[in-house]
Amino acid sequence: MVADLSQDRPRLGRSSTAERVADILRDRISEGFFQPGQRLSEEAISDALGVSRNTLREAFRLLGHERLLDHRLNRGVFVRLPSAADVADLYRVRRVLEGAAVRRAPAEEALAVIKEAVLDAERAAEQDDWQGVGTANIRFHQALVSLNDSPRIDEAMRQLLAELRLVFHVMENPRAFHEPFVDRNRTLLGLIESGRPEKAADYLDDYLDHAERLLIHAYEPNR
Amino acid sequence: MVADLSQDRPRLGRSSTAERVADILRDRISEGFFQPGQRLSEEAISDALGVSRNTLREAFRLLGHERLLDHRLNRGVFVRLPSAADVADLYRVRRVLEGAAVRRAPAEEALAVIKEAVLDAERAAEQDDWQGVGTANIRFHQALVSLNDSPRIDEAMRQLLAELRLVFHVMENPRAFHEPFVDRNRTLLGLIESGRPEKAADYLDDYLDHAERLLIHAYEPNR
DNA sequence: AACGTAAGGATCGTTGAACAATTCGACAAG
DNA sequence: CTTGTCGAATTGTTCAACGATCCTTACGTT
Repeated sequence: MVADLSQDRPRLGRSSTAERVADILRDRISEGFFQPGQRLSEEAISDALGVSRNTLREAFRLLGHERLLDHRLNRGVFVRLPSAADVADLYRVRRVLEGAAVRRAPAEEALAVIKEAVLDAERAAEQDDWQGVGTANIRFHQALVSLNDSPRIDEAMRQLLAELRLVFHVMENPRAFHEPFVDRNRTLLGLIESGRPEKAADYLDDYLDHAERLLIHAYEPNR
Repeated sequence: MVADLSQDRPRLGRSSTAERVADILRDRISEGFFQPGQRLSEEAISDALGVSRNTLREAFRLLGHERLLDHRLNRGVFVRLPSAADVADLYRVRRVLEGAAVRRAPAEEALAVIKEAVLDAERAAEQDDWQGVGTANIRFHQALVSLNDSPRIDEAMRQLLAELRLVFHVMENPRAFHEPFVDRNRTLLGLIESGRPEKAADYLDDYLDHAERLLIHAYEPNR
């Protein structure tokens, strides 16, 4: 009867001020409060959050490793501003991770999460809630990748999508970008469900090619 | 003529005590000087290296994110000791990354690096240098994955292999593990060169299945 | 006008010390 | 043998300080 408790072990290790600070900053960055390219002052933020500079620096390191922050020696940390080459690389990784996902026989349970994400996107689109479409779309691809059934790949995808969100924040027209993909997600889901992995993989490649071209085109970081 | 200089840019950001400390520790861990499961005392190491505890902690954070160290709250950092589930996951990721690699039309230049790694492994095997075979084998797979042509995937593979090395350090007989793969690498290279990606992919899957089974079997971490 | 130099201020990098919080082992009590 | 209690050891976090580095501005040179 004590055996099942071991599953709760990870929850024990939680907290630590530095990690909580990192969580806060990660949220702020992903919601666009801190914009790409902006510098984050150690003094200002440590004062505002009421933590010491040392603790804040530990948080910075964490986010730097997630590629959300850019740490330049003696100049401070900046919210990362991905280059066009970064966008291209992100899509190369997506092709690998998502491509491998659709080729696998999907577990029933994982499929349900994907369906839910498709529905959410369609509902949000009907109400012109393009922010909502964006997050549902992200959930869709996260769930897609989870077909690989690998915690490490899930984690990598999480980071990748967080980085992509940085790109979206520099774009002006999210609707034009997200709109075409509501239907595509539905189609891709159908191909997966019907058990035609190669067809799904081909469709996905085209999907990602299209998205990447659209994104690179709409994206001209001011460097 | 100034254009090519942009490639040297990363070298500018170099240094920072914390990163150099992380480099040292990473080397020590990968060579087995610090063994998996071992606790790393903040005081002892900061004294030995002549840096402050704060700086050392920043280094710890870096390596923790690379999954080489395990940071347990209020108990210190430990050299990571991967579980059997970790090994399984690592091989799931390998199947995805290496599988995608062999399906791509290989660039001539990248192929050369792979060939070199195969030759090095064969040379080392002839001299019964099984440590050498191990590192050549790692170089082989790193080069294989580089066919994906993605810096992020290269980086992920680097981390993955560093983590795998932790597993090797808990094994007793590296020769039995590495020996069969010298020939397999040669065969896989042949399949890639002859332009039969699907055949190569199948062979690779079998390759990785075999390696994983062998590893899990020889691996019983004392937990 | 373009460039090199110098001075000053701001911010980061790193240190050392300090104290609270937590863990762990030992020992006593039940 | 289990359960409390205590104390040593170690980590978590803060704070203040100083040198190093970078950025800006100003000034002088060519």
